Amino acid sequence: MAVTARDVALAAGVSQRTVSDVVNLPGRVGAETRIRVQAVIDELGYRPNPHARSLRNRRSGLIALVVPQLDVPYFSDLARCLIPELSKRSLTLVVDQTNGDPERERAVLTGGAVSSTFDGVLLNALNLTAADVEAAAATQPIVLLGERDYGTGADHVAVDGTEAAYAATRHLIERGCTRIAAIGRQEHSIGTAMQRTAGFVRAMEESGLDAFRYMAEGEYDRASGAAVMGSMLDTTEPPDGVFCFNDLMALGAMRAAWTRGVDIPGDLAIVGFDDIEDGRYAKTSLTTIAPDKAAIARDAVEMLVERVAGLDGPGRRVRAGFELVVRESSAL
Amino acid sequence: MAVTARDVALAAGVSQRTVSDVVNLPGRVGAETRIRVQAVIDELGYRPNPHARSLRNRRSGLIALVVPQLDVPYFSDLARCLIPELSKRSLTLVVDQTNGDPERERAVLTGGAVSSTFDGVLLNALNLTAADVEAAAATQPIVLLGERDYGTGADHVAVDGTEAAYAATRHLIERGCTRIAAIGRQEHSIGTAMQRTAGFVRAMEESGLDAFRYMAEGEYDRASGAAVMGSMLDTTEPPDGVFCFNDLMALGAMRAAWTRGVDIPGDLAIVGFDDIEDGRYAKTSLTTIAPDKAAIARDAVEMLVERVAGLDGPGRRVRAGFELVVRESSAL
DNA sequence: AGCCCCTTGTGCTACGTAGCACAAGAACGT
DNA sequence: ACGTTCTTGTGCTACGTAGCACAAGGGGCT
Repeated sequence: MAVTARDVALAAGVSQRTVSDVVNLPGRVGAETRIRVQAVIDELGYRPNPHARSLRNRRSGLIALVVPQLDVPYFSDLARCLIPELSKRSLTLVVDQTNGDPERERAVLTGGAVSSTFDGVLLNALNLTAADVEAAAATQPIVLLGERDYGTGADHVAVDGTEAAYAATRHLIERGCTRIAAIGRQEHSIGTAMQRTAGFVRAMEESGLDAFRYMAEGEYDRASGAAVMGSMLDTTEPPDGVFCFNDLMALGAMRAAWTRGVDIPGDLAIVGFDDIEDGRYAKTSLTTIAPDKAAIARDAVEMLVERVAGLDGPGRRVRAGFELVVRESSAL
Repeated sequence: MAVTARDVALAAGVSQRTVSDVVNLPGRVGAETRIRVQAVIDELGYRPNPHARSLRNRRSGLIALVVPQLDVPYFSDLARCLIPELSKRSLTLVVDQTNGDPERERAVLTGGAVSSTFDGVLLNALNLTAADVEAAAATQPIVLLGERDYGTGADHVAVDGTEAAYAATRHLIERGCTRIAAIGRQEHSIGTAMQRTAGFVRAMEESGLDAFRYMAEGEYDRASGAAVMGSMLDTTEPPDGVFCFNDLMALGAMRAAWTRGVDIPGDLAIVGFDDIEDGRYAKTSLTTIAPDKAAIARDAVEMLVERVAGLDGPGRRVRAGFELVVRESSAL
């Protein structure tokens, strides 16, 4: 079977303890012994058993990023930003996909094969209740991502979705749009959708525009954006601007416009949210809200590492920055 | 600290062994005892420690998917296909991103925090040598993905890149294109790029066309596709068709065409590779080679599970299917 | 000379789990 | 009545590691 520290010790004529020291505290071992033991380690191909190590250390060096879907570019962008932050601290990122299944999201937190396998969890949950999260945060290090409001139990990093949505909508208004649609509301959402809806409504009502005339629900993927936009464009008085609550829906909406010969931004200005790469390479590049993903990653990792180190105390909330990036889809 | 099986045993007035049985072999325990112990488990919130469990079982229930980049849609598509296949077998997928860093790819295999943390590894490596892989496959269960040719040491699932590229090129030729470009060759590649180049060249030469006139290197992302296509279009006799070795480059190429007022498919027909969702929602939907990702996932998991179960023997090679999906970017 | 400290090495144990080997009692057949 | 088998439960140990507590030896200082 696998080579153990004991095998090395036997072969090198030292104690197992010394082998462990050579691996973990080389400074503690005399030069001559260290070199001899190291030679045996290399020769036998000894690798410390990670399971035993984790059991002993109560630490695995693994951090999990739990997201509903991996094929949402926003999440893979986030993962890319997180990796260097974690590497700096000798931690490894692994990604776990829940498909938005609340069952599975809960399983990640309460136990299953996953929970304490990891030193900490970065969680972007869609369908958990505040109580679920609260309970989990008491048990293990967790940092929440995304604009959901979970109460105060756990650390939390997110952009201010209301402010961001307000900025996006203001941009369409200042550009001269008057019949402005919003796609992405979700009836029972208490999170992302709710905040973005609120920001949109505030901007619209401030300017005396009807916020609800062109407001539609949406599923946050391309197909949904295309379908919703399509049916809006097929009405007698279609909108002349649309704020899609994420870039994927915006790309779907663009596709719907193109297939109907609607000019962007001439007939219809579009603003998205997330700043994914696709948006920059669309036929008409996409105006969007760009959350500061690097800052989100940095702050989330910092807070999580503190929790892993044993920090106790109430949940903290960090607001990440964002920026309105104006591109062709809303140019004048 | 955390509740252990011993705590439960004490509280329930049974042995630790019986607690273990209630959790793992409920049938072995009498109904009355089982219910009583289960009640104590629920009350105390006992969760088996995964590290101890892994150490004891020599199994963690975790399978790693190792990819160069997560924000390449092909990989996230693949991950999505893998998850249900693994769930069926009570395995959990975690994704590890290497950034194509050979150092890190090797670390995943030879040890580090990662290696035997996982029961098995699905590896899509860019920069490992055949020797690296050969050595790793001898040590732990591995299935390789992607069209690289690593020798015969490990199991391997991939589409026949040469055949697929041949089909894509034939399609452009039959459509009537005569000045056909290929983007994505890589000088020193022994994998994906080489196979796709070979298929392209075969199709071109069969038809007496110059395969190398419009052949260019490329980085497999949108930026590279846009840059390369752009400079081709700026020549006096630009190509009238292009086969991009993946969809991302094809989307970049489209963007380059649009910004120059080149009509797709009128002036330029485009074919990509991977069938990512972006391609279906582009202004001009993208013709592409669609690898049978579900089959790849199914076969890869099946082979890996056999290896985890202890199957020994030489590496096997499975060819996955593919399909040419004709969309607007090459329509007549 | 006597003392202390620093360096280098070791035996032993705990981390929390799963399962071998076994025992006591019940159920069953002859 | 007796042996056999089945059910239900238990004590003990190993998985492979890290670190506490300690010991032996050598050097420097007063």
